[in-house]
Amino acid sequence: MESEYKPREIEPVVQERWTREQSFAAVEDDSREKFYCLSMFPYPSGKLHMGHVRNYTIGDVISRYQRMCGRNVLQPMGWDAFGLPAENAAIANGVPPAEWTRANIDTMRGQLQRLGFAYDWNRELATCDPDYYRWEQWLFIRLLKKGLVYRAKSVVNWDPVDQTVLANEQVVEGRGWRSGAVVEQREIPQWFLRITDYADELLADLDRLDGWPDAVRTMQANWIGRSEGVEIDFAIRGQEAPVTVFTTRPDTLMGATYMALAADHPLVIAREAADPELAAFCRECRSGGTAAADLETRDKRGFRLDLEAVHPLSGEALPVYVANFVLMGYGTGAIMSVPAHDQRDWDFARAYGLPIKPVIATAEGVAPDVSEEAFTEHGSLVDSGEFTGLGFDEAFAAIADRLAADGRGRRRVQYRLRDWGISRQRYWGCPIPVIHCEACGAVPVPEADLPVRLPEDVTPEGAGSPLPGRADFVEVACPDCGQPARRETDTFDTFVESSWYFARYTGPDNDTAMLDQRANYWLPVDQYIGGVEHAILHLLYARFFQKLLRDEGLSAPDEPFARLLTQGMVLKDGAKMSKSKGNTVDPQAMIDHYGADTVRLFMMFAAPPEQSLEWSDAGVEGAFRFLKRLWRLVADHAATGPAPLADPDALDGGQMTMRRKLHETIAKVGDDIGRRYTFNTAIAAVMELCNALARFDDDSPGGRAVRQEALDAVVRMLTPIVPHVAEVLWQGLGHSDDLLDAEWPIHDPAALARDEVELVVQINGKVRGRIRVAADLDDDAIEAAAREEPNVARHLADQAVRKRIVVPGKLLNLVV
RNA sequence: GCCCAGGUGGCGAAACUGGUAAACGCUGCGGACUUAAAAUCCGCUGGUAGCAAUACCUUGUGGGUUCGAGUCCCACCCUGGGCACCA
Repeated sequence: MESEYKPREIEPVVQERWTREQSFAAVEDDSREKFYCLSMFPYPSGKLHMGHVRNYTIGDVISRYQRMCGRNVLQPMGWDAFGLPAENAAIANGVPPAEWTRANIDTMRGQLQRLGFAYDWNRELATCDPDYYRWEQWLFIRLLKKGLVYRAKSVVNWDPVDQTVLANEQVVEGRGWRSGAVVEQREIPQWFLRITDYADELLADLDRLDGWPDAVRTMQANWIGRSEGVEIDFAIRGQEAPVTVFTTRPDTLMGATYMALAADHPLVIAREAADPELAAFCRECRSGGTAAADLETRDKRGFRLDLEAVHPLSGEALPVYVANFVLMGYGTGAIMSVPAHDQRDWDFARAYGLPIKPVIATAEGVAPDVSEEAFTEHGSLVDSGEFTGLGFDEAFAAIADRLAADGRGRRRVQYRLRDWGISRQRYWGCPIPVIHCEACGAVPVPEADLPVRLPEDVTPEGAGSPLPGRADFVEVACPDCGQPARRETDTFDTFVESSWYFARYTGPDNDTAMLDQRANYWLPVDQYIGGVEHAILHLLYARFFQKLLRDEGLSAPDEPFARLLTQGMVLKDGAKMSKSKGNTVDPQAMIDHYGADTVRLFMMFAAPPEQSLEWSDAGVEGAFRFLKRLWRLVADHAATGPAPLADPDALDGGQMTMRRKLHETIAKVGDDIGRRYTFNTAIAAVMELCNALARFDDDSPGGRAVRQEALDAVVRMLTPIVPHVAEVLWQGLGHSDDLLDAEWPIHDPAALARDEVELVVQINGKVRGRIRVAADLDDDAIEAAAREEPNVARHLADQAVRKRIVVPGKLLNLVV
């Protein structure tokens, strides 16, 4: 083999072989155990960034490792191709989103191929393809007919100057990003999916997702936010209908001192017209964006209504406020306020001079001091009439029962999770397959007419979606009555496409069905890899869709992703790499300079996959150096001709030590890659082994046999990470079989045996010496050996040992 | 504001189940090779004191549990991610 490592020469040759031999085309085979490894598909934004390289390298390492373990691996790739950036690019450059997107896909596909990822390109898909999105439209219609889809009004960010709906991202400090106008909240009719019908199952199944990080499961559980509480009706003086509130703390009901309504509560809207001051306050509540982070960090403000609510138990009159922190979208849009036992209510009561009445006692059984803050813990009731003295659970039950008996309340399970609004007033998305007819209402497009194709010869210019202006798209006949009707011009949230693509990869070429038998073979995904930023929304929606597919009889599993790895961000100078910060490193330049293997190696070595990764040019250089050293190690060994086979029973001491190091490394690397996914420590272990091999200058037949065994293992252990150079080294070591299917090395337990171990000796927990002793020595003998160590003896002096702790094979601690 | 992570040398990190803190790599310094440079190879590299043996200090801050804490508990500080129309 060549004496010098030349990645630019070897990588194209190796890749050419993979392409020629279709090395990564996955074929269903019931006789083999399958492994479906999926990385989150990219949005085709232009070119690959380092975050992509990291994500896809992790997925590729796992895929190639699983293949060497004998699994039938599927690793597909595609494009999350609809979305806002394509429209922005169109506005900026005058290029149709379809054209821009497809050009980006071509660029990025080439980059992925240059990185040598083991994808089955035959299964590539793009969500902007009618062949893909027609099945999304098809499923939507099924769900519509099943009652899982409904239409309702909800709020959007409205730019009053540009006369268009804005994404949260397009609202900057409450103003439209282009016009600078103060954004208003506006209600418009939209389509919703009943994800809340699945809330309980989505929550319960989290317990079974033991291949998912706990942090993600916790975040999802909190997002779903199941809470048990009571709905309470408060009569309003002079009004026919009561106002209903929801509370998880009915035990504090006797401490309620006022009521607060959302600005969009029907009772408020009804009074707005006659009260200009109220109207002004409500307008203020509705100004600015709809994002929760904005709404919840505003100053808490209120407006007193000339209404009185009647306390359902005491009959007391309570003042009623409109408050900017009560949101119509959560619960009932009205709350009872108990300032003594809720901090937000306390803050508001303080600001508006409202009474604060404690009704829950502290652990000492006395009324809490609420002069500085609310007392929010559970406790027994005080000053609560017939309920005084009850604990939280009894009080909850007694008050709920009492309200129910009076017809003024009922127990209810409430979710923080809201139904999923899937309508977007945008052009570059999947058309919602509905036709609006004056006579027949919203009529689903007949299956035979699918797909509803998005016109692609369109260049948005800024103010709103061009679709409503396209007569050839909008003007259609009603499928039911045949009269002139209007096609729906909203498109789906792009999260809809990314909620089922994992399933479509199993049969992307099927033009007669959404999914087929192949889905049964491959699903669920065995390993999913993607950024933490998707921990809640995308992953929750995908879980929801898998349950929808299951209930449609299209795919059996309850959950889409058996195992999940959430990859950390790629940083430069401590900040996320981004164009706006100007701290990006172009992967392409790195690949051109060092080759794909070096970039892959650095990515996997610099940090464990779940942590953020600090980019370092010097670190890349170091990775390149390691590959050069490895190359030389193999080349020097190969130059001495074929090596004999190692005979473990005929090795001398040095050879046995070298071989033990090898098998310790094999054991560690297998565990690190296969179980822990700590690729960084796996690489560190291989580096250590290579350092030991470089120092191992034994050219006897036994020594050469051990070195051959070690290098064979090193190359195989590095194959998932640096597959190109590994393939050439494998040949250099005299192998002619396909490394892609070479067996993952297994350690020989016999090689690990030691007859001597080093123990740390501590006195009172401080390290005072080290001793080498026979591995099977008993505790008394260990202590005796330790006492002979001069430094240990000095610290021990003549003090009596009170306690002796022995950790086998590791440590002896003497307590004096 | 709410939910979830993270914080260890000059830097990226390691320490997996409470048991040797800093493996591996980078940087820096010293040396070898070279006419020279690059490349490569060898050595040193947490702090303080000491010729050394060694001692003391050190895992964001302050407390606690333990023979023993980076790891467990309590309180706090800082950084990052998400918050439903960015993907």
